[in-house]
Amino acid sequence: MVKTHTRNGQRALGIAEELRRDIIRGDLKPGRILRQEELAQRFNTSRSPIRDSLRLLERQGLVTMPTNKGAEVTGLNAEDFLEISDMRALAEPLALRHAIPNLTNRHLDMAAQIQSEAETGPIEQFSELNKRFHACLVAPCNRPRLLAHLRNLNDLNERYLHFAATTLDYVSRSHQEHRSLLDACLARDADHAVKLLEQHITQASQVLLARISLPRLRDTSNQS
Amino acid sequence: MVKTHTRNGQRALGIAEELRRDIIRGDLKPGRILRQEELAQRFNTSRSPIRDSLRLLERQGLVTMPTNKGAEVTGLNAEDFLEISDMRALAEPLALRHAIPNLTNRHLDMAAQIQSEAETGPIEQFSELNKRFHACLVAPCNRPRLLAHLRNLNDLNERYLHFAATTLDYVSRSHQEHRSLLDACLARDADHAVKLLEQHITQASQVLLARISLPRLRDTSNQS
DNA sequence: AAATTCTTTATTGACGACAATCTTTCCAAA
DNA sequence: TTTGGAAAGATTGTCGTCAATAAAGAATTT
Repeated sequence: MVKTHTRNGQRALGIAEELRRDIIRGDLKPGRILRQEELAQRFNTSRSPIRDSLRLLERQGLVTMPTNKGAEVTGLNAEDFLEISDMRALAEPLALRHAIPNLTNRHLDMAAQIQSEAETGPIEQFSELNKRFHACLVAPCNRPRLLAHLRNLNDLNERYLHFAATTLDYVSRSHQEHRSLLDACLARDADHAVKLLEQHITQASQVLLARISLPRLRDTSNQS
Repeated sequence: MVKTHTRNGQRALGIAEELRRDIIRGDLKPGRILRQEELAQRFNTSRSPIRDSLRLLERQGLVTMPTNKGAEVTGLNAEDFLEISDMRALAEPLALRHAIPNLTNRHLDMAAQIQSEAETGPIEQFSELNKRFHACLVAPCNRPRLLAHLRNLNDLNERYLHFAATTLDYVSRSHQEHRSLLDACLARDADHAVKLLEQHITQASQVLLARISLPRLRDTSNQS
């Protein structure tokens, strides 16, 4: 829609960012086929940067790119959500454990502010603010590969949250758990914080799993 | 060197595979700058498939691609190895736990055969056979994202092993632990197998860490 | 002589065009 | 009517070229 950066050099990054948001928000539904030419038109560019940005999305698992067949937006299903949750439940506590010694007040203030926004703001923003809250706490863990892995997982998780949790009372429960987690971090109680975080993730997956199982999650229309 | 597939269609995959091997084996040393034109010449192709294959390698963390500055082979260092080992120590037991119920005798026979090859074959093949052994055990876990994640980690781990463990008595210890792990899998003792695997990974990281710390791991020559 | 600026060179990012591949449509035969 | 195959259309993969950017070297000034 809006050209994010007119500046040359690495246009693909901006394009991928916008497409990612569209997929996470559900504007681009699962099963939707993305034509390179169509996207090139939308972003006022040629197919080269489009190809690059699609590769980035493929790397995140948001689209698949079969040879000669166009990019398809990945489907949503319960097994996938469970898999992502299991991986988060392992990786995020590990990151938090290494982050806590480096957590400054600035980090915690920012996390608290994000959490306040999430509690008072409109529910449409919940999934994104939830992601930023989690990202903020693990940011200073000093493990670049682990952080990149978590960014991936939390992007995918945000997509499921946006789909499944926008009207759910799960939200208030999440707020409480975030507050408890913040308290433990403020006290620099690593063991407790890690434990809370792990429970927070696994319980969320159990609660949301049922909601994700039933509805039709595939879009067969492919309307442009 | 040798054109892997002359057949058209997705040349980038074959190219990336060969470059990956070169990096893991150490033929392309850390810090080496890969010029697109140079690679295009080597593989008798244009720069387009080269760009695609470099993106694949970037996705695996084997090269970095700063804008307008060429692709650089990622460096080796102790912190990175520790990070990878920590992630493996979490993810691989999880995969094994889900794989064990689906482990057929065919899987276990193959794992045993790979292990035999590793014990009798030349030490140059140790790191690769080690990777294949681990991959074989977790293969039927039915978690595509987790498996892709582990493929990444085990490729990176293979690179460090190839660098650090080819002359080490660590190898014989690894063989013993692999045998114990195989026994536990044969008995379908999930708890025990998972525990053995986790110890196997964490202990390996501790043993190898010292060896990786000291030597100069960067190549400043950049000779073509 | 050292440092700074300017010029030259080399390399990547992007573009438009062509060939290979896949999908769809249409027609004929059973 | 259904099935099979061939032709037409659409889409991607790849290529050669041009502009933008970074690196290297030369010239100038202090």
